[in-house]
Amino acid sequence: MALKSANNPQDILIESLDGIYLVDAGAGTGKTYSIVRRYGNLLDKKVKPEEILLITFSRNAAEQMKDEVITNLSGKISISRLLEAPIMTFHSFCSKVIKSAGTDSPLTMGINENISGNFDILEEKTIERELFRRFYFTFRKNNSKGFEEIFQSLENKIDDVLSMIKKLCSKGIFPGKKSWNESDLASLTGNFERFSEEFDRLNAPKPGKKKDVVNNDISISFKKLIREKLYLEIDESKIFNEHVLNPDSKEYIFFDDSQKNFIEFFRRVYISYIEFLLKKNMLNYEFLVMFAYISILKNQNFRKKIQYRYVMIDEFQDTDEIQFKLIMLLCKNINDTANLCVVGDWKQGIYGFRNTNIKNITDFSENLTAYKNELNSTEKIIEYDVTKHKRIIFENNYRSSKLILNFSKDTLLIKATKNEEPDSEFVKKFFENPLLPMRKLDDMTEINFYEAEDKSSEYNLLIQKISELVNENKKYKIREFDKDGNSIERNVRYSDICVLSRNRNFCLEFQREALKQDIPVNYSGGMEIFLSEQGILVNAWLKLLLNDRDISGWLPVLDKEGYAYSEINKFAEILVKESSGNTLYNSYPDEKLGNFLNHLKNNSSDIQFAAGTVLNRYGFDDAVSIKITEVISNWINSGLTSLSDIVRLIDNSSDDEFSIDYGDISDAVLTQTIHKSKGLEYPVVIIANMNVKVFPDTKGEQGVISFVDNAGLRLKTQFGFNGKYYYKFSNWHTDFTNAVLKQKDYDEERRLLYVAVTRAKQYLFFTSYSPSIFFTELSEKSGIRAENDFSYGVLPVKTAKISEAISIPKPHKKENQVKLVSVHSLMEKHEQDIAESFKSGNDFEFRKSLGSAEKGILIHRLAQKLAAGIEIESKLPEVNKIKKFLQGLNSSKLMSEVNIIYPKDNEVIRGTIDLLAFYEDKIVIYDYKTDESKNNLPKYKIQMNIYKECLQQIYADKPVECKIYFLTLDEFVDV
DNA sequence: GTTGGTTCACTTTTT
DNA sequence: GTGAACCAAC
Repeated sequence: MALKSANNPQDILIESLDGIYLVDAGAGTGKTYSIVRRYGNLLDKKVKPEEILLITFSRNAAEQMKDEVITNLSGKISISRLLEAPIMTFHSFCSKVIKSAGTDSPLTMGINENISGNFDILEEKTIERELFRRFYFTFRKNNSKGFEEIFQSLENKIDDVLSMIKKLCSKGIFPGKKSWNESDLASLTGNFERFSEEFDRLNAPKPGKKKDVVNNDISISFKKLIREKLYLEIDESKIFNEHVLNPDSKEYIFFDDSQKNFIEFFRRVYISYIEFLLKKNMLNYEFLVMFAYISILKNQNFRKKIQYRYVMIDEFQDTDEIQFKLIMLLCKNINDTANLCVVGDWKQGIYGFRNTNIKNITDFSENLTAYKNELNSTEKIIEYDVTKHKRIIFENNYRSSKLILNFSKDTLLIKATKNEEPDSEFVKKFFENPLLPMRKLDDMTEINFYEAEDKSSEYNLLIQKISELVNENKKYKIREFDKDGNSIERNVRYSDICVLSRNRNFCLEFQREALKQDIPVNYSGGMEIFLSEQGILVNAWLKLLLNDRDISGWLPVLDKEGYAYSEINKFAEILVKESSGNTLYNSYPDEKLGNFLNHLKNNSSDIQFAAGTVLNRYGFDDAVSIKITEVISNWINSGLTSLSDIVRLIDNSSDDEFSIDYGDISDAVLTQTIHKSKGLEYPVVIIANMNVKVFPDTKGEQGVISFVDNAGLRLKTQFGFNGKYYYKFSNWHTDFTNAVLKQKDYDEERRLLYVAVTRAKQYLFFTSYSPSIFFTELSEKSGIRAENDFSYGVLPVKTAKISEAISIPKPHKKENQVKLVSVHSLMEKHEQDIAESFKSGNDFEFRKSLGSAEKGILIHRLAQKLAAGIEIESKLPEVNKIKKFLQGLNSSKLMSEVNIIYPKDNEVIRGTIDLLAFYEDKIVIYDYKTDESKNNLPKYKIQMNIYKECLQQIYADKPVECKIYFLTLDEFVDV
């Protein structure tokens, strides 16, 4: 460890106890160590442990911090007092706050509902989504008046509504019972002034162009939007002025009449959801922080009581806006100042998607002032002075070699796309010098780049490189340091190596490939457990338990049993025939499987038993299987007790990930995502999968609701009538406003790269098969050329049969399974051909005709009721036509909305037939269409022929006819 | 050089 | 559904 000196920033921090401090603690600079020593110094100064609040973000970090404090400081004060000291996570602190004084805090929002002391926290995403869905359907029923168009525009994007609620909450925007508060409403509405400034800046002609008036980027992107999307009521002549944009169109673009109603709608969903959860005695993590914040803010007595003399916050780059404000409320005013110490590293802020904000650190000073003003707007709540604070920078790095530290600075300064430039001024301002290496590793360090030919050779390359590292003991050595800085050298072990990737799938696939070649690899991180073989089989059997004629249950089961495709097909056909009403086949396809199903049925009330028995049957007992049973029993404990609940939940959450440690080989390479690796360190780091479209990730924002700074809260879609059809159009106000105000930035991708690189102590390698710009830029900037002919003989680990020790998960992608496709998706394939033929004519007409779906769905629903003999009053002319049509049918039997499942080629087709009429000598398929023209007839014929082909096989004894009824035209067409 | 069309690959995780 | 890369056409 470095010598104690007045110049060492660590020592400065440890001695600086009073006042506000922002500690910029880079990677590997001994942050935890310093915090513990500072804590010790406070105890030396006779500060009581209960007067020091120490907050971290994760449970692990909190536990570790408490352990360190107890281990190092128990000489100064009794262990029992340290055990009770407030050293905890942010959320457990909030939970404590609510339990002690926040139970009536909903009242301040106008909600007549207390939080009971023993509330539950919604920990699992899947369960919260399921609850929210249930809430939403009731909400929709009760609030259809005035919001019909919004519900139509949102369609079934229920998850988007939930994530926006959470986003607003973490930004400190809370709903009121009757209205938004003024400043929240302002940020939800947006800021026209700022829009206007940005618009003018972007609309200036590009310098250096030939012509006087030329297209600028913003007009190009507007034109592209118009070309590609379908907009309602947009007057292009108002916006475009030759090639640039008309500056007078700013108001026209920015102000959207429907926005006000949407913001009001959103307040209602938001507050109703809070009420819904409170009634169930539940809180999610966001509402937990919200209520803690509110109860401290609104209750002066309580606030005085809960404030601390000393507050220390770790991992400050992982806080969001509301957490920053809450922290300010927790500091006691002592002699006009607060004793607040926040420690973090903005360069490692990689949780933007979770609404954390690195500006909490980079704009620390401005935020302190702004939040103080905001909190004090009605009464004086923050009394201490926020203008005086010090910034302490930790620059001594106790982890990596000089080579790696110098290299790491480049990661923040490289381009992420061809035409993008990083903000080097910003980086210079907050990260002037590379960290100083405290470890002598210069004789044992290396950075290298490797390029493979394709995906599978990248896996092989990794495996070979790992083999080389472990076996070439002269070339690679690990140097370890003890507490006094003395070092020893030894050979590389598998467990010294970490393979990092931007995404999870690469890690899991790499693990599988490595295990095949007997190279030991463990994985730690999230996994879509219900898409694993284990998950798919459990889901399948549960489906069969619910309904033993369910084809989607039988497919994976028969596949696993080794049935040939043609045999599976045969059975599927039988089920199809049965689904049309006749039971043709009463037994199971396989006696063994039937017996097993009966075994499950005998215990069918016990879902956990069923899941466990299924996993047992196939001999699964690995981490994935354990997680599956754990998750299912969690669901059951949360009140989702029926089999159909569970089956639906698995279907809905198949792409939800659950955290697992996969593989427990003692000496093994670890593979994980970069996010997961934050806070850890390894002698050897291989950053793999540096491929285009993967890292940097270029995926844009998704979701139907957008909330962009200064643009406000807006809906991306708009339901309306274009003179001919009701249709869900894109909202051009939203698209255009966001095109001006929302800039895609890659800073977080660069920080992610920074995190990855700074994990490495001695050896750092990059691999890729389709090099991304990060890969090439880093290689170029560092002057290290990528090798593309690396090879090394793999030496398998002979001591253990690793591939048998743990079962290897099957590929995630369902490509090996029988595909289920809808008739409509088949039609879409043909649409491309039809689109070709429309190209010369009117493409717009073609697209518009696809959009009449809304009305069509309504009519189909009514038609189903009519066929079932239910009387309906309706003003729609189509309904009367259907009535008349049905009366004149004269058939012996009618079936409406007949679901068909039909195996064809390599796919299983699903679809719904509107109406089947049975006659003595024939069967007729009727399909209603609400089009106003017969333009789509070729497409519909494809659909009809599929139905016909399917039906003809089931009823081979009678001819099947097919008729399309164009309701609007009142015309029948034979197919 | 600019523009437009087509193709390609698809997230990260903690409380 | 989306942004970037690539390519062909002016």
